[in-house]
Amino acid sequence: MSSSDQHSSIDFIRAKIIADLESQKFGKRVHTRFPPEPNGHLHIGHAKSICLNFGIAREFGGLCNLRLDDTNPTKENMEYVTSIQEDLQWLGFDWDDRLFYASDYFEQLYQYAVMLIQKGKAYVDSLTAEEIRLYRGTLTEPGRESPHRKRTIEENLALFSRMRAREYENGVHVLRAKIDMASPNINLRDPALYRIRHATHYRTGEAWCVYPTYDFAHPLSDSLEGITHSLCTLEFEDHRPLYDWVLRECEVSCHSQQIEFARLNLGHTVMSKRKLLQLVEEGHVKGWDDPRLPTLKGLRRRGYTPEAIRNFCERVGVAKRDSVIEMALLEHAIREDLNRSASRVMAVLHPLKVIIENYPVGQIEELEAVNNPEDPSEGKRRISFCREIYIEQEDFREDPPKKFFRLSPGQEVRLRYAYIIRCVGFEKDPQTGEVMALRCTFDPDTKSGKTQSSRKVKGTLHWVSAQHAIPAEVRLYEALLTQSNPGSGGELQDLQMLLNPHSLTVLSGCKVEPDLSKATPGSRFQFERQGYFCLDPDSTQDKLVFNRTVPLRDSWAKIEKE
RNA sequence: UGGGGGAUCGUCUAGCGGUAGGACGCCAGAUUCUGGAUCUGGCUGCCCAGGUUCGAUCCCUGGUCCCCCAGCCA
Repeated sequence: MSSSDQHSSIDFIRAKIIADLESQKFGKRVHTRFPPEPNGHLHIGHAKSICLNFGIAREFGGLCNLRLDDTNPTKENMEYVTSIQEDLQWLGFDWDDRLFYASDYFEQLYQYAVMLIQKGKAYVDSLTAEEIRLYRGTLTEPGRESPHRKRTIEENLALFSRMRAREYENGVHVLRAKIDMASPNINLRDPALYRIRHATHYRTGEAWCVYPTYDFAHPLSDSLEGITHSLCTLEFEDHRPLYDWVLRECEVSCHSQQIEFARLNLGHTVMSKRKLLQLVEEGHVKGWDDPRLPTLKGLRRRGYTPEAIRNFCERVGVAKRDSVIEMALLEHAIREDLNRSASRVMAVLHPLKVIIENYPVGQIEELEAVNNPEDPSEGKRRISFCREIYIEQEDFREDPPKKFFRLSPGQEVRLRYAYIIRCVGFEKDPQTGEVMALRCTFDPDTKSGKTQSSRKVKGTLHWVSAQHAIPAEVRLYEALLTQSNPGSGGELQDLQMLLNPHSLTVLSGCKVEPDLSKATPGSRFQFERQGYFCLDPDSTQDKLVFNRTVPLRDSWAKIEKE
C-alpha cells in the first residue's frame, strides 16, 4: 500500500455491499454492470457511473459487465455502440468478454411475459395511449382500471401472441402488468411491459415488432446476468418497487439489489442527452467531440487524460443529494495530472517583436531548456536564440501598474533559459497607438546557467526566436454556458440564451517552438506560463492547431482584477 | 394538498450520542529562471423550532425548503 493512498471513507453504496457480503445475500459475489442505452455518446456523467461500477467490481474482486440497454428500436444504432466501447476503453476500463445486449434477451423476456400472463399478473390492454393516460389518474387521485383488465388468461395469451405475430399496428395493444391502479406510486398503476413498434432494430432487424419497456427488461437483464448490485440514478428510486415486483413475479433465482445515487452535474455545462444533442444539431458546437462539450470525446479532444477524469470521479464522491460540482474541481484534476506529465515548451499566443539591439546581427545561440522540471527523466532540449524574438503582448506595459513584474520602459526581466534584457524603447503605431515592437538590450553576463548573475529580476518571460519559431493556430476555450447551474428544465430558447459567446476564441498568428512540428495529434504540452495545450487533429503539415485544455492558475490575473 | 428521496463550509464530501474532518476554492506567507509547481498558516458550515440526554449534526416531534414521478423514453 502506497503511503499516498488517501483512504477516502466508504460511501453508502460500498457500505451496503459490504453488509450484503457479510450477510451472504449473494454469497461472496459482487457483480455490477454499466448499462448505457446506445442512443447517444458518453459524457462525464457516465464516467462517474463507469468508475463506480467498474471500480466497485475491482475493489471487491468482482466483475462488471458492459450491457447495451437497447430495447427501443427507434432510437438506437450501432454507431453509438461502437462509440461507447471506444470511450470506455479510452477511459481505461475493460469488460473482457462480458459485452451484453438487452436485445439478446428478447426471447427470454418474451417468455417471462407469457409467464406473467399465465399467472394472471399481466394483461393485454387495448386502450389508446391517450386513454391509458386518462385512466392512470393523477398524483393525487387514484387511477381507474381498464375495461380490458378482466380479460381471461387465454384471451391475453392469444392477443399477446398475435401482437408478436405482427397482426396489429403500433399502439393498438400493449401488455401491462396487473398491479394496482390505486397505488400512490404511479409506477405501480399497471405499467406497460411490452409495446408494439414496427421498426427495424439495429441488431434484431425485423425479428420483433413487440419490444419490452425499461421497467420490464432492466430487472430481468440484471437477473439473467447474475448482477448482484444494480446501481442507477435517483430518478429510478420509485421504480424500485416495480423492479422488485418484476423479479419476484418472474420467480428469478438472482434477485439483484437496485441502489440509487445522485447523478453528476457539472457547473456551466449541460449533461442531458437531449440538450447535448440540441447543441450539436443546432450547430452551437462543432460536433460530439467539440472540446467545449462534457462528452468523453470532447474532453479527450480538449486534452483531458483518462487518468484525470477517473481521479475527478473519485473526488466527486457518491451520495444521494443533488449537487453541482464546480468546473474548478475538474480543472484541478487535469492540471494535477498534466503538471507531472506534460512537456514544457514556449509558445507566444499574441506576439510582440523584440529587437535586442546589442545582440550581434546574424548570431544564433543554442540554449538549453528543461523539458519538465517535475520529471528530470524527460531531459533537456536545445532552443535557438537570436537578435529578434517574440514575447507576449501582455508582457509589456507602457505604463505598468503596481506589482507588474514584466517589461516596461527601463525595466528588466529575464528571458527564460536566456538572458536578462532591459527595455530601452518601443515603437508605436501612430494611428492606433498599438505597440508594434520593443527595443531592448541584453546583458551577456546573465546567460542562463551562468551563476555569476547576482542580479535578481522580478519577472521571467517566455519567448520564441523570430527566425526559428513556426506559426500555429491556438483555440482557447471557456465555459460553454454563462450560468453555473442551468437547471434540469429549460427549452431550446433558454439554452441558447445561456450560451457563452466567448466559449471559443481562435488565435491564428501564434508562434511556437519549431520542434512542435514533430508533435502528433493528441499530444499534450505545457506552454510555459500559459496553460496546457494539446495538438488538435485539425492540424496539417503546414498548420499546427492547438487546443487549450486549461490555463495555468494565474495569480497575476487575480491581482490585476482589483 | 398522493408517493418517493434529500438538506453539513462558497462547491463537493465525511461523521452513526462525546472537540464537526478532508478535498476543491479563497486569503496570507515562504520558495521559485513558469506570477506555474511546491511548502507553511488561515478562512467560512450542521435548514428551523421544540423535546429526550450530563452531552444532539446524529435520536424524537413539528415545520421549512429542494429534487423526482402522471412515456407505449431510459
